[in-house]
Amino acid sequence: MNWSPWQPLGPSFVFTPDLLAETLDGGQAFRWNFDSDGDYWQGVWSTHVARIRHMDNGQLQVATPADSPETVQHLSAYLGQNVDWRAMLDALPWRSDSHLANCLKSLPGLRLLQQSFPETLLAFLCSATKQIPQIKVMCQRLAENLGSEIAPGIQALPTWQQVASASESQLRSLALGFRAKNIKKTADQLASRPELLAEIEAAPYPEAKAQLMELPGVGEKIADCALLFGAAKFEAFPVDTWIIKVLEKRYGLTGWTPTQLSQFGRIHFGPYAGFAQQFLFAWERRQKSPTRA
DNA sequence: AGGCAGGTGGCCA
DNA sequence: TGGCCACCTGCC
Repeated sequence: MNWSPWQPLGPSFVFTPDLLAETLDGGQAFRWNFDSDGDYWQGVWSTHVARIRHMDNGQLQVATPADSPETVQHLSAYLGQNVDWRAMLDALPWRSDSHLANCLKSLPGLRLLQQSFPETLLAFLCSATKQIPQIKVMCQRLAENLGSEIAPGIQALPTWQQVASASESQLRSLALGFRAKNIKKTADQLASRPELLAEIEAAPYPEAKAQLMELPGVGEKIADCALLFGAAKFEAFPVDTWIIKVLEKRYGLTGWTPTQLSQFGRIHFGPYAGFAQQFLFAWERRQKSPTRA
């Protein structure tokens, strides 16, 4: 494929290599890969593909397929250019929560990607009891086998309609394992109600979450991930094993159920609880594996 | 070599 | 409600 020349993405995007890795490949999205020869990230989201690298001054450069210059604008939106992260940070309770303050300080500039709701739901339906590298394999195989080609040799994640066209055994052959059954059932439901996801996305958080959880395989955690990462509902507070560890160890909440922890998160961290969650999650995860590409 | 991983749903008291 | 367990698959 022909790629455009590298061009600056603008002064509002300042990243260290570490921060860029955490943002693109830290568990929000699963379709970004680092090319160590070219020293850039290449990723696919919605129907777009791009490459990102950082300059010495911390600003980013982007390359797009030569025939898709509009990708730059889509990328800016995807990276949250239109979100007031500074105001959200300031509204978090770091003044009275020293652990949160440490987490914020350890990864300044961390953002939430602004992803498509349907594909975020699909990716997180793959995530149950899987680690990031394996979730990426599942997404890649879904795209290769069921998704539309958006550039030579590059496929988007399948739409739910496309997922519904596959059989459960086909989905199992894509390494989805026991998740295939629920993904197939959810795909069938969504295919029969094409407007449902848009309605959920437009609903307030509590209603949206309740409706999502009626889909097979969608419990509290996956619903919160889809709403936080795919629908910009920043009060969603996904509680996974990492967050359980943090809240036990640093907040003394031993013996709490995930539902209780999720409620605690929204009360303690406020309307942008999910933003705080991302810092806590990154911090805890990095305690275990401090070095990343 | 076996347990365990960014969960969920079903079954039992 | 609350606890326990099966469930695919791959990696330590």
